Amino acid sequence: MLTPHYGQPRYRVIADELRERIESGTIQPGALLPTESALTAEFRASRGTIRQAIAMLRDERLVATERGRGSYATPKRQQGWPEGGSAMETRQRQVPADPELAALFAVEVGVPLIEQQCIARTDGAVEAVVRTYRPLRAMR
Amino acid sequence: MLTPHYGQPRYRVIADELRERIESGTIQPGALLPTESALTAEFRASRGTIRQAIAMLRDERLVATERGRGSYATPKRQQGWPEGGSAMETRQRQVPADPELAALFAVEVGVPLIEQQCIARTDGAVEAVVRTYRPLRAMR
DNA sequence: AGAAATTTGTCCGTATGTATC
DNA sequence: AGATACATACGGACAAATTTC
Repeated sequence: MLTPHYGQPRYRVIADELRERIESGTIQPGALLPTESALTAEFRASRGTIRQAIAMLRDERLVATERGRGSYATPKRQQGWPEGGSAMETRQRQVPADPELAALFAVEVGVPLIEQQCIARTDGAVEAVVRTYRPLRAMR
Repeated sequence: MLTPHYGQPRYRVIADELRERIESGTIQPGALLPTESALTAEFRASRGTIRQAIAMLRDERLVATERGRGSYATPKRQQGWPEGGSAMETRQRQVPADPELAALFAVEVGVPLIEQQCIARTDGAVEAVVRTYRPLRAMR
């Protein structure tokens, strides 16, 4: 038929193909992918399906998309832990308890707490920021 | 016109409305959301637009969707950790980026971020509060 | 157990808005 | 200003999973 998805949905098959091209270097890091209409022609799929495939790659951070410009392969992406230096930064400081933290720790608002902040980066871009709050109070 | 997206796109407006219902308890945790066709009727939007709105909430882990069943408000944070000595509570919300987070994520101050908060307790006492911040991820 | 109805998933085609080149 | 390219939105059709009868 025209649109049966045996086994895998088409957008997934297309995403797999594009992912392969990126990871194999056929589409080089930083290079623009073919336009949506070009992919529409190549895979003979509707634009919606193509967009769905690209959305998958975007979620995987494998490509980035800019309106009016196109989607380009994200420059160099490492799986797992980078072998080089640490991609995390940590720092510690004291901050006054906001009302919610104050309630949780059963202290007054404004009482200083220890805040440890970790910054997770990938290729320089901040993926997430983690802040851990603990009371200063007597050890243990 | 019928479908111009001045200002905010419709799917975003709809997502905001549904998010509000969930966070306000109008839609209780674990309860099923209205079906896509019901939402289609209520918001007088196409099913694709409704699905796009729900996809946003799914990305925010605010709802989970099962084929043939529906989408339900996420009841609890099933942290992949079995019951041990200490109890954890988790919750999620959106908060505006403070200047520091804004700088780290390279967004404007006030732009909404996803904040996941874990509370680590031991014997009822709060040991630590961990807040993880991530960007909402534009597009989609 | 089986059939029908319900509900989400996938896909197509088209039209129009908006940002970039 | 025009052309190109992505974003949003509509509508319809069928597939697949679940629920209901």
